[in-house]
Amino acid sequence: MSISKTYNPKEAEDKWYTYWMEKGFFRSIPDDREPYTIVMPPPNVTGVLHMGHMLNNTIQDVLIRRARMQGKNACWVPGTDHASIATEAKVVAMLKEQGINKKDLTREQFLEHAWEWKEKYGGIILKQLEKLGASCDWERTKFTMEPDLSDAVIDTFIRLYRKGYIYRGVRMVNWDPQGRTALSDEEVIRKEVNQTLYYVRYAVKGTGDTPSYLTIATTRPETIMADTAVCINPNDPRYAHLKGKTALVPLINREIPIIEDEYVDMEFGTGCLKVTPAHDLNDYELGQKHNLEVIDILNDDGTLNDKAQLLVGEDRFKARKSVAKLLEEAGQLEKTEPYKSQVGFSERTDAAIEPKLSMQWFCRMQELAKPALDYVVNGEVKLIPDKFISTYRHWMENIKDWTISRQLWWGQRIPAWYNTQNEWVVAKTEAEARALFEAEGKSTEGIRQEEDVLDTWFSSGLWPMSVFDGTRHPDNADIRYYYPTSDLVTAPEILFFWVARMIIFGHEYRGQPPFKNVYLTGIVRDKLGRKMSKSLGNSPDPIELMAQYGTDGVRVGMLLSSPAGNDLMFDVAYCEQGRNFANKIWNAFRLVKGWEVAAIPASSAQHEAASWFGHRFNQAIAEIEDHFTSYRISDALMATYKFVWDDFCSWYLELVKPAYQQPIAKETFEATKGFFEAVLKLIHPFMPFISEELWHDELFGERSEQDCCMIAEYPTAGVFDEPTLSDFAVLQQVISEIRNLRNAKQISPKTPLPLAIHASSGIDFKRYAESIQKMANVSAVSFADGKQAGSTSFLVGKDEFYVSLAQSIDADAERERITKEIDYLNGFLKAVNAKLANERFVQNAKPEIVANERNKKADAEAKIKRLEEHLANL
RNA sequence: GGGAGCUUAGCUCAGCUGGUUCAGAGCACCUGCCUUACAAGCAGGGGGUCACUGGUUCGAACCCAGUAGCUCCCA
Repeated sequence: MSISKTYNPKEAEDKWYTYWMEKGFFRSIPDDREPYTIVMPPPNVTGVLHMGHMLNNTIQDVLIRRARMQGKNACWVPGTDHASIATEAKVVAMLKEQGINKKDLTREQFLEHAWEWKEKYGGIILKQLEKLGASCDWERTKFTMEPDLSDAVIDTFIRLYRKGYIYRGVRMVNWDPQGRTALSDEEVIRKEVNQTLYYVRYAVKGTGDTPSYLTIATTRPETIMADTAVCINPNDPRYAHLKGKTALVPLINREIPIIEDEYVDMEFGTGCLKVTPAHDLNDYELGQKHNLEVIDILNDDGTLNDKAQLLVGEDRFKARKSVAKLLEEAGQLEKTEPYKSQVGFSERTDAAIEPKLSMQWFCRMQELAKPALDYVVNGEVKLIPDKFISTYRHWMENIKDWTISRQLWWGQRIPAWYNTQNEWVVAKTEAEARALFEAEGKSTEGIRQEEDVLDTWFSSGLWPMSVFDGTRHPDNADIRYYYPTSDLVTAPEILFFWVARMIIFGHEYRGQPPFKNVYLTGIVRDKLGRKMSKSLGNSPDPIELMAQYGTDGVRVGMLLSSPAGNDLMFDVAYCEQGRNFANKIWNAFRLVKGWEVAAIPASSAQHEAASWFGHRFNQAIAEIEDHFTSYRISDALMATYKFVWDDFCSWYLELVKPAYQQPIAKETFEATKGFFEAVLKLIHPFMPFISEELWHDELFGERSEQDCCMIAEYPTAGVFDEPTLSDFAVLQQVISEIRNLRNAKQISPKTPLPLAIHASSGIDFKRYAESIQKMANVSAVSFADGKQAGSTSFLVGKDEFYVSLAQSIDADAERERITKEIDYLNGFLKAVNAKLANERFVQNAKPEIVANERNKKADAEAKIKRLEEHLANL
């Protein structure tokens, strides 16, 4: 081992990751141990590692490593998601660069390119996860579009179809004109957009000779050609005269009815609404109610079609301006005003969503959602933090049918088959489809498969089962052993997209939810609280961060400030803190490694330190355990951090450290090595690399090939003795007081000072005399019974301590200090006395609380008495 | 418009069933130290009207109501 002053993570990282892989430590096969399973939320194949992945996978790795060390059969299944629309968009763009237009390719040719792309780039993110130390069972790596997983998807479609959950119909869907596909509601992101409200005049017919018109406010003038009615509120006196009349659509002069419906908001705009059933969801519903014609004037790509009669072929946004101009020229544009409103955008392509009527496949959700809601409500699936339960409930209780078809090629093609009459059947293969047609007495002529593929979430919903092939072979050893999995770590944004659907599918197939706990991480933001994004350029590259601060440092940095469900205000300062922590451990190790061992007895300080630290260790493990049990991972880390830095380094090691060039007692050395080894195990889940690196140092002797920190037994809390711990806490206070004194009086730490103790608490300070001398640079400890003239004094608990300073003491300053303390205690005493004098308190409060107040009173009084004596002695 | 949540030190956050000296932690800050493990460090220190206003209670950061500000989700 090098004796470099700072820890150098680079070589350790590559070395140990490779070693673990070679030894097969990440591999999991069912056996008779308790399983602990996590399925990784599969990143998109298009993805590159970003800070969100970093956080998410670090948490998973901490959980899985700890479980593994606890002797569980830990299985972390990695994989990637085919991400239909994102990947297809990427491949289309790539082809375009090569001068290839998707339109010129057959489905098969396109898919060939797509697979080629996937093989080339699809594994990047998994490779990056290795840098992070992810201890996944890579032999189990899955991809949502590989044959068996696709098979599971198709089977599920057929299964749900046969059960009546899947249907086909014309509905208003969210249309992405750029991706040219339907999207589910969850894939639409609403944003506030500055728009223009156009006030458009429609001529009214049948008002006699006087030409009359009504004015309608709209943000979408380009859709007027698709209007099939004008609607007014029947209670609106302003428009009573319009009842039963008709209006003319501007520019094209098509006659449309004026209908009445209370749906119309009289306050908004002019109180007149244009009804465009083909291009607005609410208008569509209105149209259904009033039996209106539906005129769809848009092509799939968002350009106007010939039904528009005008501007055919022009893009909707360009057409908006053109129509406005035409209206103006025709004198039918009354005015315009700025207006803010919510507009939907495609999550993947960021194109403005066009509500569009189209034939799609849907999954009926209400019935399926019921058990999935119950699991969460009754706690069989725990959401962490539980504040998400109400959000989940709200969504599940108001769930709508799910649009599952996508007009894309990259994905699982819907197993529906059509004949030339457009009749259809659902079947896995063409042969089965033919048989079904024939059985129904229908023609099989021109049989062809549905062009659409299934929504990606349909396949990721099966993920916790399909990775174990659990839908196709529900009794296979893997699924029986690993399902339900233990913990799922994911982001709240996809609670519905993904988590809910996994629970739904899990219940459907196995009557059991797919996991027991769902740990919801926050969003990684920059320190100003902004979401990290490419356009802002505020997202650091995790790979570079790891190179700079070391993987362990970055892992610690990520976790330090990320309680579950809270957004993380990321700042590289946290990584720096993580790096410094690694360095601290490194240097503690250098200290121990440098010791020369001799056959000498342990000193008193060494003896007391080892005794205390053993108890403290057990206490710390219990604390950390408690944090982990409640999934307070950042707290578990902080407890570990403080335990290692403060208790181990600042107290234990300083106490046992031999004087310069002096040897250490073998007994103490061995104890220290044991503690150090346990510390390495404790930090391993958080800091896998440095712990493994040090584990193999020759200090610990020969290790067998299999003897790694990674698979060592995680420490468990033994009993700890409270009195030992509380006595030591007093000792620590005494030492701090003396150091403080020195600091306040500007006395060099090198100047030894004598200490006299007047103990009345019963603590045996003789035991600690040497420890105090060593830690506070005290020349001699004596025991007295009060009155140490010429000394400065302080109290710790009931015990009095006198330090005789080399310089003469400043009596006035001492008097002031002590008086201040007495004043404080008197104030405190007053409050306590007030409580005790209050009859209702004594009567109502719990007896132990009252007793406690009496103790506080007695303590304060005793302290005051002693301080007054000190004052008198000055 | 409907739903959920947040507001505690300069920053990021803890604070379980109201009851010790309960106002905490880490970082940052200030002071003094190159003490031969570590200046990526050591020792010490300062810092908050617990958003605001009322209420309940013997007692409120904690429970209730209202106000203000912020965030997220759904429409």
